[in-house]
Amino acid sequence: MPCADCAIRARCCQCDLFCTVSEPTINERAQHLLKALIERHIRDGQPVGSKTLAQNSGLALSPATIRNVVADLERMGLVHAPHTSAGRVPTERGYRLFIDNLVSVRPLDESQVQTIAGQLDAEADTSTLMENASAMLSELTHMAGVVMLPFQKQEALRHIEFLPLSDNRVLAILVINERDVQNRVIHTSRPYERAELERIANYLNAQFEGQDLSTVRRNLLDEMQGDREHIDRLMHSAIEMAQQTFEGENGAQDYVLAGETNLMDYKEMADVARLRQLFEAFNEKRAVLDLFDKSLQAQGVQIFIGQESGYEAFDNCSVVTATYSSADDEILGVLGVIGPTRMAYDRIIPVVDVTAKLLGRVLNPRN
Amino acid sequence: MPCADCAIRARCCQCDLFCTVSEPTINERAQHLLKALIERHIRDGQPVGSKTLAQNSGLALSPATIRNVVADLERMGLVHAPHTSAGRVPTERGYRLFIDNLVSVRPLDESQVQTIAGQLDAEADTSTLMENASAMLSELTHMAGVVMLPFQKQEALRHIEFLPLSDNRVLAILVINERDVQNRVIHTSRPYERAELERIANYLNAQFEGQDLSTVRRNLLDEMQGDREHIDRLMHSAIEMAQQTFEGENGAQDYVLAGETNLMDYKEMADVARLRQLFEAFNEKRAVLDLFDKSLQAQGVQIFIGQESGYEAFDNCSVVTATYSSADDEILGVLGVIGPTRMAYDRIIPVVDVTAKLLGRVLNPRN
DNA sequence: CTTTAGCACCCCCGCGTGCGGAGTGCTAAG
DNA sequence: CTTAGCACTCCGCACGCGGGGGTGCTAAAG
Repeated sequence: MPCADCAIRARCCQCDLFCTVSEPTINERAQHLLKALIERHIRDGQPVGSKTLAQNSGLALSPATIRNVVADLERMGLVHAPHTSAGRVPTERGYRLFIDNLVSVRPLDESQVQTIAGQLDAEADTSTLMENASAMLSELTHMAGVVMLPFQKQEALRHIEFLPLSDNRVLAILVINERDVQNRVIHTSRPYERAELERIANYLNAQFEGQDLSTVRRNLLDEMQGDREHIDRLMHSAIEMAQQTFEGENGAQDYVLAGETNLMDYKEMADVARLRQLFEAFNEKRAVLDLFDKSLQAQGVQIFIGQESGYEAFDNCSVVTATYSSADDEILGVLGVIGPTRMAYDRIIPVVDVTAKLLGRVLNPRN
Repeated sequence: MPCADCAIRARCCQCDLFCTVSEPTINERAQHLLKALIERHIRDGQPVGSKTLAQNSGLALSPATIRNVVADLERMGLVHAPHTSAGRVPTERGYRLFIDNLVSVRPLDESQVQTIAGQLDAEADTSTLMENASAMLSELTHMAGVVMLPFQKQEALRHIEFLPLSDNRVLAILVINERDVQNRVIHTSRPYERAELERIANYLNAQFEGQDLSTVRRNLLDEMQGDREHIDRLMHSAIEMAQQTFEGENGAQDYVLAGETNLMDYKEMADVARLRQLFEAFNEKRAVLDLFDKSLQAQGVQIFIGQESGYEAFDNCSVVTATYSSADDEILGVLGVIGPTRMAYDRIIPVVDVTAKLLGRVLNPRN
C-alpha cells in the first residue's frame, strides 16, 4: 500500500529497504487511536493506557473498546506493552507508520523562519556557517545537530606546486576550485632538486589544469599503462608524484556536530554504556557518514527510526535528515538531528526541513 | 614546610596557590598508613577500613591502633568517612599530600617507552602527530587525553606563491616552517597577469626565503619607504596576511582531545548530569585551555586535584599535565590526561611525563 | 456484530521491616 | 602506647505487603 500522499518524503513505502512487511489493513479508527497514543507518549514518555486514551483521543469510545483496538495494534506489532499490566508504548514500526501516514507536521511560522535565517550569516565562511547551522539545529531541537560539509562537485585542478623537504619528502600543494588549497607530504624514492620539481609542476599544470580531479586521476592511470618508452624520467616522476598526491584525495567527507551533550538530558538515554556507544560513534564518524550518505539518494527530509539505521549505536535514537541543495536543485549535502526515538516529530521535521532549505539558499551565491 | 625532595614537580608547597593550609606535623607511621590507604582505595575504589589496612600496610599493628591513627588523619582533613561506620576515603587534601610526598612513581620500562616512541611518527604532519599523541595518552591511561597544539615560535617564510583569480582577486599561498601552508584571497586594486605575479613571487622568494616573518615584514616596510618601484602593495598585504594568520592562531589556542568516552566507564562518573557538565566543558574548551595555560608556567609534570582546578566541571577529576619542550628547553606546549581523582597516579604520571618528553623530541627536528 | 460494563487478575512500585556485615569509638587492661 | 573487647551505628539487601493502574475475558446491551 503506497502512501501517495506521504506528507514528508520519509523513507517508507517508496523504498522497500526498510518497510519489508506490508501493513495489514488498519482502519480509520485504529489509525486515529495509534496517532493519539503516539502523540501522548511523545508528550509525557509514559506508557499510555486505555483510560487516558479514551479521554484523550477525541473519539467517544469507552476504555473497553479502546482496549480491543489497541490489542489489535499490538498484534500488528505497532505498539508494545512493557509488562502485563502497563499501558502501551509505540514500537519502531508504530513510529514508522505514524511518520509515514499520521503525523501532522506543524509548519514553522514566519517569525521562526526569520530567526533561523538570521542565524545563517551569508557573509561567514563555509565552515563557520556549518558550525552555526549545526549549533542552531541542536538548540532548536534540544538534540544533537549534524551538518555534513557540502560537496565540491566539480573539483577542478587549478594549480599544483611541489616544494622539496628533507629526507626524500616533498610537499605538494594543490589549488582546487579557485580557493581551496590542499597540501600533503609525499614520500619519493629519491631526493629531488627544486628546479626539477618546478619542471614537474609545470608539466602537470600544462597538462591537467582545469580538469576535474577524477579525470586527472584517470588520465594519469592511462599514461602509466601506455608503452612509456618515450616518457622520460621526468615525466615518470611527475606521474608518480601526482599519483601519490591524488591517492589520498578520496573526498573524505566530514561533518560538524553540535549539542551532543543535549542527549544526556533524556531519561531514555540514561544508560551510560549506551551513551558511551553513541558518543564513540560520533567520534568515529563512520556511522553518521554512512547514514547521511544514504540520505543523499533522495531529496528532502528522511527519517531513520531506531534500528532502521542499521547501527547499534543509534538503537534508541531517530535520525532526521534533510538534503540541502543549490538553486538548480543539485544536492550539496545533508544535515539533520539525532535524538531519542521519542521525539516531537511534528516540530523537528519542519525545523530540519527549513534549516536545510535556508542553508541551501545561503550557500547558493557561492561558487 | 617546603617539600624539597618533591619527586615530581607538582603544584604543591612551591606555590601557595592551592596549599594554603600548612600541614600539621604528621609522623612517619601516619604517612605510611595514609599512603597504604590511598593506594588501596585507588586499587578497589572502596572505603578502606582499619582491618584491611592492618593486613595490608606492612606494619605490624592491630586494627585498633590503626583506627586511632586514621582518626587523626580524619581530624587533619586528609581522609573522610562517607558515613559513621564505613572505612575511610582520601580527601583532596589527602591526595595532595600523597602526590607531593608519598607516591612512589613507577617508571616505565624501556619497552614501554619504545612503544610510545613508535607511535609518535616523526614523519606525520603536526596535527596528525598531536592526534596520535592524544589518542595514545587516552589509550595508555584509559582516560581522556589532551594535547595542546604547539606554539609556533619562529615563523620562517619558506615559499610564497600567487595565483590570479577573477575580479581583482589573488590567491596567496604561503609555506611557513617546512610544512605549514596558509592561503588566503587578497583583493587588489587592479588585475594582475600570471606572469607578473610570478615575478613578484620570485622576487619575494629570492629575497626573503628562510627569514622570520616579522623580519620580512620589517624589511618590506623599509623597502617600501625607499625605492617604491620594486615593491608592490600586493607583496605587502601578503606578508601582512601571513602575520595576521599566525597572530590569530597563537592567540586562539586549541587542543586535541581523545578518549573522552573512556571516562564514562568509571563508576565515580556515573552521574549523567556531571558527565554532561564535563563534556560541555570539553566542547567549550575554555576550562581546559585555562588549566593548561597555568601549567605552562612551570616545566614538567603538574597535577590538579578536584576543585584545585577551579572549574566545577572537573570537580571529581584530576588533571595531570606536562609541558613538552624543544631541545633548548623552550616550552612548546602542554599535554595531559583528565580522569577521575581516584586514578593510578604512580602509573599515570610517568606516562604523561614520558609522552611529553618524546613528543618534544619528535617535534624538535622540525622548524 | 460491535460496543460496553463488570470482574478477576497481574505486575510494578513504594514502603516498612528485619537482619547481617562491616567498621567505628570508647574503655580498660597489658 | 598498644591492644582486645564491646556496644553501637549505619548500610545494603531481602522480604512482604498493599495500592494503583491496566489488562483480558465474559456477558449483556445496542
